[in-house]
Amino acid sequence: MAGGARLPRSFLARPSVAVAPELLGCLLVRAAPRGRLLARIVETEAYEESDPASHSYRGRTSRNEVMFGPAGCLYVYFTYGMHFCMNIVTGREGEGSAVLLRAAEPLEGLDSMARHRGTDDPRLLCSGPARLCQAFGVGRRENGLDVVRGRDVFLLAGEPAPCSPVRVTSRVGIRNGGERPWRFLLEGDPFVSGGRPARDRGVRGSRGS
DNA sequence: CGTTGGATTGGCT
DNA sequence: GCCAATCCAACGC
Repeated sequence: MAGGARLPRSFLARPSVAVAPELLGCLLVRAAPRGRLLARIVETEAYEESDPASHSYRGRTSRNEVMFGPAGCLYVYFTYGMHFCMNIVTGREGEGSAVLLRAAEPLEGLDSMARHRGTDDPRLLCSGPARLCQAFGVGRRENGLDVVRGRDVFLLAGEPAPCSPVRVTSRVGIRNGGERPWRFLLEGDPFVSGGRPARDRGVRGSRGS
């Protein structure tokens, strides 16, 4: 279970909507004292600066500044008062775009992940953006890490053939999600998150124009 | 300055 | 299905 070469920065320095589906099947790795943590990415979402749902939409702040930096950095944010979520920064430097890692299939270090998560069920270890962060021990300290050159957290190319077809839906927890169907997941994979795609906010009885 | 609600999860009705 | 947990960024006054 080696995995391929590390993903080059050129792969990530493209629009998030192009990178997100291609990250499916790639391996997320974290160096750890006892062995390593490794999981295969099965669900992602793209975020762009032009997108009202993106943290970068309203410009640069101390919270989102990593999103505007070079591609290949880890953007970790804190939300709901208790959870962290991680993104891979994409696009050109100065642009605020990234891909949210939403779910992965745990492959190595399941014992450590289980300790971090407080459960043994492999399907509950990395099947959600906050679960994935918790399993990998990713928090504030990891914000800004370079996954291209770094030795702590990095990405490896996936297996030759991603067997499962890629399914595209609207993103989870986003208003008017149908406008930007930027969630990508491996169809039928048991390790995707349970998040339901966002629906468009509609006025009942209205027919739009 | 006060209020609101979120790129979530887990537990309970 | 509903809601609390629990912080903090964004926005309104």
